[in-house]
Amino acid sequence: MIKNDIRSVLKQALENCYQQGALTSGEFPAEIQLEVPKNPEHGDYATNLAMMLARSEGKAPRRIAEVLAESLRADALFDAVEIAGPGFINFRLAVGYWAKVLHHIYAEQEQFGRSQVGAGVKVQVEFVSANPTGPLHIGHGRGAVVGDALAAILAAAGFDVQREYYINDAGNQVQTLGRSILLRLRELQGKVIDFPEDGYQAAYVTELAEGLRQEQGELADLNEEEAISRCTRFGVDQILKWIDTDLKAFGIHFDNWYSEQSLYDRDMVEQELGRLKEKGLTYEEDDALWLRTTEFGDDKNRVLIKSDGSYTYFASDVAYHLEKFDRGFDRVIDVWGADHHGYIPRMKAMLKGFGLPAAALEVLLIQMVNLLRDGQPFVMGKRSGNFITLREVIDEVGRDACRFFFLMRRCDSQLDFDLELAKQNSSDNPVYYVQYAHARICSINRNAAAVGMEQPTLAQFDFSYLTLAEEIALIRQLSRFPEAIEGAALHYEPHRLVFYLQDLAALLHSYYNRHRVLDEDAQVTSARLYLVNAVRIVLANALGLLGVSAPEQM
RNA sequence: GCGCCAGUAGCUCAGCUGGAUAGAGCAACGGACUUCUAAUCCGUAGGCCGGGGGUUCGAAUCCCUCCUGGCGCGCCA
Repeated sequence: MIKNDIRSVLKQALENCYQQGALTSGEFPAEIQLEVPKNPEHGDYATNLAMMLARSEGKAPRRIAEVLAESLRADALFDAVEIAGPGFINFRLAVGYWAKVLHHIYAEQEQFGRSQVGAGVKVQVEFVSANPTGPLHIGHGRGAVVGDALAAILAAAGFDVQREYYINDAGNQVQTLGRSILLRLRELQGKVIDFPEDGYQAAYVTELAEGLRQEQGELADLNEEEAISRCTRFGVDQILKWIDTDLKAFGIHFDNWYSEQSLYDRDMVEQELGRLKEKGLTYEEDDALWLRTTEFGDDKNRVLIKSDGSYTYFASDVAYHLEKFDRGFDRVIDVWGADHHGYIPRMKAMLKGFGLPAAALEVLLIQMVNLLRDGQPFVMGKRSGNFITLREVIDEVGRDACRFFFLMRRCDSQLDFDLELAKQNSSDNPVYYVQYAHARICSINRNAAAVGMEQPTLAQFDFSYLTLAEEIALIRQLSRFPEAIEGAALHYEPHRLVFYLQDLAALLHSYYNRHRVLDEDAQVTSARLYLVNAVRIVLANALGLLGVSAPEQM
């Protein structure tokens, strides 16, 4: 990648300066910072290296920059090396470099943009993990898309990625579901029931009970506890099928579905808690077993086993997470709803107490989604069952728009999701803006083919016909795609790719409006076709990582 | 009361580990379709980056404090 090339050139220049005595401190910054200047007049890349060295060298930044620049100007990588502002060194890449970028894209095709920064690191992304007590709603959708896109981006950056869904199929919530189903079943049988307030009121519970009707005879023979257990199992299985179906409609698949109940079935909770005990991290008090999380940054200690002998939810979660590391993951990423943020300190404390590095667990908090229709908030009540399911939203606005909207914002800021806006086929809708750029290029290709113009090959491509500022700007943006993926991966920020895409699409539309690709001059046409098809490849690659389609025609 | 997240143009939001003149879309206003799809483009206007202090060559970004909004603070899951 170009940034690394520049870095090594800089490092070499610095070494030269030290050897020649032009600079004396002998200091090498841990990482040489390279940035893309906001103002294009400041070149393609810039470094603040001279400013960083100012203190140890005891010289003015601009003088240090001058010394470094002298050594850098000889390098063939650059057309220009300039000193500017308080001591920035600005680089303008040599023209020949841009031709190489295009060749590189053609050589790599759908692989272009991938890197190896994450090579050898095994990472798990756990996301959605919604309780199997009801259909997915809109909030789950955001977490689902963010987790899915992040996993794809991490994989593109070379990480070894696994997508996992944790099924909370043990404990009170699913018991309550089972009880609710049983009650509805009895109601269907004509019995008078007293439905509890903390039961699941929504209509789908009755739907599930309907599904059990054929077995009602059998169920009647069971005692209450066994009947509830049967209802629970049926309900959970059925709801998980719904969830899986909805996720598939959203283009999301998991490598692994991990059952909480299986932790108990395999005595994993007992075993993992035993390991915590051995490390002296637990103590007994008031007939309960506690974990000393306060010693590692939590504000209070946490109960693992209640005084009645049952495990807390935290206990199984501890076991679950410890087992993730047993499974060999170097890094574990959890995608949670922001309302669970209070849970992070105890989880991190537990891992820290266990001797795992703080960075081993990364929790991505997904902020709330405010559903709007024509600018008016859509109020949803959870218990009442008055909510919009994810499926309904996907069916209404479409998978592409839905995914794109969820990815448009940084995930730790709240998101306004306007159903009408997401549906509009207009300039208000950023999804189409990007997709249209792709479709336009495909359209140009069809027109080129219609007049017998062939797609240029590497051998036919003549870079000297690409002389316009807009053309160089496009290639510059293309060259930054690998950096965009790497940044999105290392910072766990899929939205960066959305912004990258919008910038690239904007450059393409602007170019399209100002200049014709299919020109009178065959040579010019050929070179431009080569360029726009490189753009097409990158648009498709980026959209692919986000799980949004790249249509050939709109 | 304590903690987490947020506060940037009228609205919705970017701003990468502190960098050069704070950006984009929408809305507003003015333009561009006999020309590869106008789902597009070009231009104008719009800002004490919530307030106040500090750190330094340099702060929207880091620290302190206050204000506002959202969400959490169970031997619930």
